Amino acid sequence: MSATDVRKPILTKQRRAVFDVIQSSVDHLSAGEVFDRAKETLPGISFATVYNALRYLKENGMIGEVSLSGGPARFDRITTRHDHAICEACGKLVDMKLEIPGSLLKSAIDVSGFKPRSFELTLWGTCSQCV
Amino acid sequence: MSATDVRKPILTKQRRAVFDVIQSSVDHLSAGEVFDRAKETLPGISFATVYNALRYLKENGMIGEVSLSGGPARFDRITTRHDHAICEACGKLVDMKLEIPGSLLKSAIDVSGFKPRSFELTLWGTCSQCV
DNA sequence: TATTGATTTAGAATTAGTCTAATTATAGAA
DNA sequence: TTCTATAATTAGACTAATTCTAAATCAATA
Ligand SMILES: [Mn+2]
Ligand SMILES: [Mn+2]
Ligand SMILES: [Zn+2]
Ligand SMILES: [Zn+2]
Repeated sequence: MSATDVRKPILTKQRRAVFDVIQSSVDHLSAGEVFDRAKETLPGISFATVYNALRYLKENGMIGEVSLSGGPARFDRITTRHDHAICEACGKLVDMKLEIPGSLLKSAIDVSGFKPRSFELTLWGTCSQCV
Repeated sequence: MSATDVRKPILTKQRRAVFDVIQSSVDHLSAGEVFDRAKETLPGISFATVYNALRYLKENGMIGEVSLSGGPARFDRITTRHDHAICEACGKLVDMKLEIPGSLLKSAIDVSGFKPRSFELTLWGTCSQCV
């Protein structure tokens, strides 16, 4: 995918089902959870297709992915820049939309020498239910 | 581990070897890489022991762990708060010590309602070698 | 030295994710 | 519409990462 690539993603009924599952959940679902829910509308869908669809949708910017230690990747209905808080006791993942100061981002770019694509602040701690 | 737990970690020779491997590398090594290097000083060490040691050292705050999508967990010799930049082309992981404004952290705590333990800014993009 | 609990070990098991090859669906050409 | 080419889907094998199990070993101390 180059920066000039403007092809519209092809949504087969399987990809649509996977996309709908992710869009309709507030949670950040794992591939297995997506598979279980996609089967409700498309009983014949295969595990491989769910993985294929997740990769395709991600490559086309239609879903996000968040990886956390000690568990499978989770997929995100929100594709705009945002942040996460992770409860180390129960695994809860909370979305946050923080205002990251431009000076902080600039500092990260300067220090790393990277061309930035995205950035995120992650907070690890304990959620209110787990105190 | 409670907040009042002050037991000193027990370092067997296997745990010491694993710890030394991580301390002596600037890179963020995977468990497999740690295993290979630990075998150089302790040829009989087992894979299970490396994993056990990594968990133990992490639980005792002697090493850090960073998980990234599409690859094994990587271990970090730096245990003080710091940030990472990840090259999406070659996988390079760069340490950064950024000054996160207190107001940003406060905002994250307020929005999430979490009791914070740690936090990190992650920058995804392209490193200078990969332009 | 004997006891005992912790640690290590080899290898089996599990989990997450990818790959393969055959089948099916779809879009465009004839 | 029918044919053909290409892409997508499928089942299941495969791989990689990590955890588990149970026996053996080690280390502290009674
Ligand atoms: Mn999110
Ligand atoms: Mn680091
Ligand atoms: Zn929690
Ligand atoms: Zn790179």
